Amino acid sequence: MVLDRSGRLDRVFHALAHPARRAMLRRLCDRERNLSALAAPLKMSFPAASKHVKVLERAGLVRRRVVGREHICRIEGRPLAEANQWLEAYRRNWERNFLRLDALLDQMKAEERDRRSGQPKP
Amino acid sequence: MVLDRSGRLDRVFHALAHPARRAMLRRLCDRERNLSALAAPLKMSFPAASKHVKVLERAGLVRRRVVGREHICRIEGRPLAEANQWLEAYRRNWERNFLRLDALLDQMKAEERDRRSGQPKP
DNA sequence: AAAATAATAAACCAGATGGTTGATAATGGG
DNA sequence: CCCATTATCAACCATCTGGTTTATTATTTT
Repeated sequence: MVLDRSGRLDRVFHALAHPARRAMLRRLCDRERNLSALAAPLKMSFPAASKHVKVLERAGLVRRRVVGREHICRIEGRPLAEANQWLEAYRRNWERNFLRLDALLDQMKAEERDRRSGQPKP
Repeated sequence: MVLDRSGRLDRVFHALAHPARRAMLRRLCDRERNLSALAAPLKMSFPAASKHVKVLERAGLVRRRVVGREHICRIEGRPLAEANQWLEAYRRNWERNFLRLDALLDQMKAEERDRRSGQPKP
């Protein structure tokens, strides 16, 4: 099986794929906020914003605690760090390999150049 | 407006949110591959795999060139690096702020402990 | 010329996503 | 006690997603 089983990563990337949810995360970076505060700047209904928060929760990116009638949300670091590591790993991997490929191509071009100048053919 | 307009980021994260597409990216890290090679290890029909490649292309994560009847795909670094940077920035931001919050909480707890041992109350 | 290979296109489908409205429940402040 | 605030739930809707199957096109291979 080549598919990785981590539904966690699925949910994290899916959660990050919507601008409203990224906006929420961004505004959770500096402090905790309740749902109203998170929903206010978004031009959508409150229930819609509430659903977005649920998506962030299911991804583990946000934790909520209920204080009286307010639901206070806090950003959760671990999954974001995991996604970050995944990206980092693949970026490094691909960079390393394609740098090697580029070096190989340069080498091949140089060889062909040499070969042509030695005995040119149609 | 709090929403960021970058549909690019939307598409990148959405592309990363499916295990089949991540598997494809992973196998593109070491070398270019044509669609058949990409589709082979996935337990789905060829057209389905082809659609996944299109999603990766629309996100700019993969570039394709046609050679004869083969469509050869190559991983594209820039968008992956952009997504990486986005994550990095927010991770650092939130870490910085919540480290400060934790320090504040420790301070508050210490203060309360001192206050209680000074004059305990019900 | 015929057959096999690599890929797209089109039609279709079930289920998820992203949004709305309207009703309901719990809490806090006068 | 009343009322505004905070939030959920349920129903509904349009569109997107992820998959299928069948048919078609273009290129190699034999």
